Amino acid sequence: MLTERQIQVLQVIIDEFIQTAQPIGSRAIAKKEDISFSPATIRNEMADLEELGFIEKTHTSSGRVPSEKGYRFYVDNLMSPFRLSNQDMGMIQRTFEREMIEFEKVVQKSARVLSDLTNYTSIILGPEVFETTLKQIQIISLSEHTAVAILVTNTGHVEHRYFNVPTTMQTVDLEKLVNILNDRLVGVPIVHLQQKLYGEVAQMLQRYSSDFEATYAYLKEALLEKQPVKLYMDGKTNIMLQPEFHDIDKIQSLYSVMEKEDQIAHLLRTSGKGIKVSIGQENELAAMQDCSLITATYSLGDEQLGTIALLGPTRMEYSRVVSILNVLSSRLSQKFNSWY
Amino acid sequence: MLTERQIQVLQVIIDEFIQTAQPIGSRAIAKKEDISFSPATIRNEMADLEELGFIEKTHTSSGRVPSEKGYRFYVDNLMSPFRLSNQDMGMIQRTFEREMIEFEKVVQKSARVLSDLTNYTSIILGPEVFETTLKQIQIISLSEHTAVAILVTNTGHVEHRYFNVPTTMQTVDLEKLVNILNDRLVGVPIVHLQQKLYGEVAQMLQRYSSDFEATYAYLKEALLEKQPVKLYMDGKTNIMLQPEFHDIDKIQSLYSVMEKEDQIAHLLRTSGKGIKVSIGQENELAAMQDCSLITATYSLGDEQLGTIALLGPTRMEYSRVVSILNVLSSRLSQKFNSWY
DNA sequence: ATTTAGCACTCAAGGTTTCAGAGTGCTAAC
DNA sequence: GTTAGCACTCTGAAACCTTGAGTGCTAAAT
Repeated sequence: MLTERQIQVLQVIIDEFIQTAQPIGSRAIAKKEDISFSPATIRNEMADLEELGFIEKTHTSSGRVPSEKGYRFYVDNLMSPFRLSNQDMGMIQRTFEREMIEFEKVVQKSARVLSDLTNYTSIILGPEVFETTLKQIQIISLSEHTAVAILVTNTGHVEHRYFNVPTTMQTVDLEKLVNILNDRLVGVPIVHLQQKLYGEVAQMLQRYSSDFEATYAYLKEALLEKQPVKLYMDGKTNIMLQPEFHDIDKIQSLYSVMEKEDQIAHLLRTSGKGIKVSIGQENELAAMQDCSLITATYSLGDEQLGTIALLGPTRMEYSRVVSILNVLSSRLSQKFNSWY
Repeated sequence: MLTERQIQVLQVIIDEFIQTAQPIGSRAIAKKEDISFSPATIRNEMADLEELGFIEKTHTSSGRVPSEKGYRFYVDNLMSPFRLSNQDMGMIQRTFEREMIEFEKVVQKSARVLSDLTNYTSIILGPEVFETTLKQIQIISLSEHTAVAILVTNTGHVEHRYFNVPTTMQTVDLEKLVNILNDRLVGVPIVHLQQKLYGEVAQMLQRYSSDFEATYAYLKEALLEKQPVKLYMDGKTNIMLQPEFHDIDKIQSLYSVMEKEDQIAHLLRTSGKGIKVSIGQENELAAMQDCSLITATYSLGDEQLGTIALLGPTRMEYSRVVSILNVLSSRLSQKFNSWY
């Protein structure tokens, strides 16, 4: 649908604009090596490209700037696989070669390297292992009427929840409760914990004292409390380096949306497998509609664990960013696969 | 050293400037209710105040603006105790009346209410209880060569650390190790943990197999790893609402410094007891020298637990902020005293 | 039938000028 | 000591040029 030459012109405009953030004129394009037409010819092509919606003018007599449709075409059809520099690969390499046995650290460092390499803002949705099962539950009484339950999963994840305990509940009874829970719940997939808590175990505990029941009620509530999603961001200030964000209002609204972690988490969680690019208006969140968001997923075997993403201006180094995300997501997958 | 009338004029200038962020002229001052002199007289007084360094002009024929010295004088001598509105008190009240048994939540909500009430950025340094003792230690083996140690303190704080284990180490031995550690370490103040780990216990364990020693070495390392300070911030975007920060560069440098949590934590930790106001250049961190930082401490009995702070422009509503911090720090202290 | 040179036209950005308004400092009168 | 009056200063906005980059169109060249 586009002629070879139109594509060539579009490519130059996009490549150049990504570098300079300045509108590109016909003369500038004509000077490019692999372009062998006069500015006038290029102007004709540009007029067509504009009519088709791939490029825009910032004002009547300005050079051209890629439109979102233009970027979309670029990402879908024109993007050449980017060969990362040795330096970039080295930085990623070094992130993973240090012995780390905590996923938090791995993810944090990944976020850091992502934002350092790209000068955009990196966002990582921490791993959610759906096959996770409960490995052990432990209850420690803190005061007369409070206690803390500690859960350890087979993936080594540790969580704790505070809950109330009737003052009449004895420490021995608490231990008994723990034993029962361990008996019944160890090995249960976390996703099934809820039904287990309400079914079998609840029934069984009714045989004991009312204190048992009350304690169990508190505990159940604490355990079911939705655990906050783990979102790791880095390079938040990088956005301000971009010339298109030299405007306080844009920054303000963008920062506000970044504080809404649950929205971001939802966005990343529903991003689907593999690399996905959302350009400008394609983004659901209004505050992000001047940005592009590129997401990639990492996984354990076949199961998708989490998402890594980069947020930057629509004028983004798409091909480089995609390469980086590709490399990093597979490195992350490797790491997790080596553990579980 | 300042005459009554000079003080009056200074007060009006500061009060007015805090509200409007605009330079104040002699005419505007003369119009104020409790001022009964002509603009000309006021101009004379202002010339004196300027010579003394309490106020400044933004240009030759502009109105006056308070200098940092002026704010300092205001904070030290002029500030009247601010009576918080019922609405404000209500918001604070509501923050604390909900039943909460996790200090994280309490602190998070406090940070939120602080920034909501003031439209500045709130920073809270989480409680560090120095009398904290170890209540229980638990080790759970995760794989052939890794395990996680879970520490619970008498204050109900839970931490966990991952560490390596020699593959030849048996699970039974691990349990033995846990028993020994619990025997020796329970009740030990966290601050003395380090010496205990190196002294007594280390010696004792030498009697056992080399696996024991190796495991212990890994564990020790993991336990001593400095736990990151807990810093809670809220209302980071509020800064952008202030007209004096309608400048990207300032915001950028301020945000960058806010990301350096250890520096901020150090700043707050060394802020000393009670309310402290640092105005502009008085701040150590260069990026904060357009800001004022007001800190207050909360405590458990006599012992200082942590710090709450507000960061805003030097043109800050000092008296209101001080009142809010006063109320909130005592409410926080109350809460913690009711627990421990 | 393309491609290109030429040319008139447009617009943004930056510099100058002008003007009004707010505010000052000084002087002289009260 | 206080105040009215006045000349002076400076900012900020508006109006106006000027320049340069870039366009679209037309007509000639290929």
